[in-house]
Amino acid sequence: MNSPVFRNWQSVQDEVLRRIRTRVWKPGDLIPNEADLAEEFGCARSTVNRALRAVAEAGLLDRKRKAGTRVAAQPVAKATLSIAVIRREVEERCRKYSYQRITRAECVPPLDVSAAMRTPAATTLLYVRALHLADDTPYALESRWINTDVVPGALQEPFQDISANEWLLQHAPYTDGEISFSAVAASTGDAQALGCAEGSALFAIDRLTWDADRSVTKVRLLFAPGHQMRTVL
Amino acid sequence: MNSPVFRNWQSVQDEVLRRIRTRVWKPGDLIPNEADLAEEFGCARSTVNRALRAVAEAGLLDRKRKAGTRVAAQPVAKATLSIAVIRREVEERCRKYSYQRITRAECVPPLDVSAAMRTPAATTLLYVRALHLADDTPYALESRWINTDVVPGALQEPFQDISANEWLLQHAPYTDGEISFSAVAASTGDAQALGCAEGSALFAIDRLTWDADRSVTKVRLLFAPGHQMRTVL
DNA sequence: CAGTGGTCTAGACCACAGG
DNA sequence: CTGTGGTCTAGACCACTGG
Repeated sequence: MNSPVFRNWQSVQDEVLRRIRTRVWKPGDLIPNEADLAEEFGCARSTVNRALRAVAEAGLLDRKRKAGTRVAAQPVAKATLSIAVIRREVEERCRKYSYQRITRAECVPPLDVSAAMRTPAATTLLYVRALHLADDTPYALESRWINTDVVPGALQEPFQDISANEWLLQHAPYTDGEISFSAVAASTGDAQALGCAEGSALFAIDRLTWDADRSVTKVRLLFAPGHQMRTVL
Repeated sequence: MNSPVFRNWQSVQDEVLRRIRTRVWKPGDLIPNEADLAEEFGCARSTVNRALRAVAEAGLLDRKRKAGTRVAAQPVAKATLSIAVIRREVEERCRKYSYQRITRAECVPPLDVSAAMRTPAATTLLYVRALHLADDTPYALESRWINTDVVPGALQEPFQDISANEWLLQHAPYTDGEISFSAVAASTGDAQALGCAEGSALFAIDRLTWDADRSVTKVRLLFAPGHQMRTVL
């Protein structure tokens, strides 16, 4: 064959991907170790390491010390969804963003909420319900519980003009979070707020964030019918 | 303060994350450059680089040559969803996996499908519809179009015992792919296959994969009501 | 035990983009 | 033009783990 020059980790990565795709290295195969590849490619081992690490992170290689590097038999596709502030999400689609607060109340949450947030059952939390609009049509309905022990500043904030979505990003740091995606049928109230039929299939994002071991906020975002989240593989 | 030792990139990363969380470095702030941080932390610049690169990939830092590194004002959360073969997904939840083919046909697809796959309108594709079960209850309904020009081997495969989901991973390499998540109402046929009420809110994954500029397959997975995809932030 | 990947270092050059 | 991050190198040591 020819002897192309691999001078940077991206070109090494491309070559590795090519060999996987074209089955030069078949699923399950053990591939040469880093030192041998470095010699073959005419570059330093750390360059090969960088390339292989990137491919492994993409799920196409399985690496183990001593055992070596294998082509993943059943690659696990990693779809990375970018979850921006809703305002930005709307504006990036070149639509006009607006916001309407629906409800703000300090009250004791349902048991499932206090359980998920690990707050004592009788603890009062701040509840905010609001609508995000794109070009003046409903885009997403936000229903949020805020732990005011952790974010006391939220008690002074009416959330009339700025969404809790944005306010919390600026004022409430968190260390961990869980997020889940699902499909739910619109309740009567959801349907009314979003201007859709009751029972419509809605895309839902549930997020629960923690600051160390204390819950910060729990939110459900319900998107108007037809909403999609897209990404490339 | 004290002068802790930062000997590896993970500990540097932890320190960086701590400074962001505790607002030592506030959103929008310019942080010191790599060389200065390396000196402060008592490690090599490449170690700092590795740490900052990781934090930037997580969306908490914005880096630009010459402009320096800034704390992201509105961090874009990156949720990475792992999409495994359905068999594995079921088995990892410790449930028994089984599979039933519903339909297999060679036919001309609807216009939206041929348009999305960029095949000539009259081209015949292979259609496979099948049900994935967990503990003998419907788990996901797979409806798939396969471009047999690109994957001729699929014509010899009945997909009676092995799902197209798995077969294609072994036999059809791809270079690119798009994936989208949405919520849809169950059609009559969907509801019958999944054993749920018509109009139920179903979580849907649509995937379209390409080998260079030729489409390989287009698939819609409809999950039984209540399905969630979860991940950590 | 020994081979593999994981990482660190010091130094170097370069590409990019702000001023 | 110049400061910044991006990357490469050669060499080294180490942690893990398979045999």
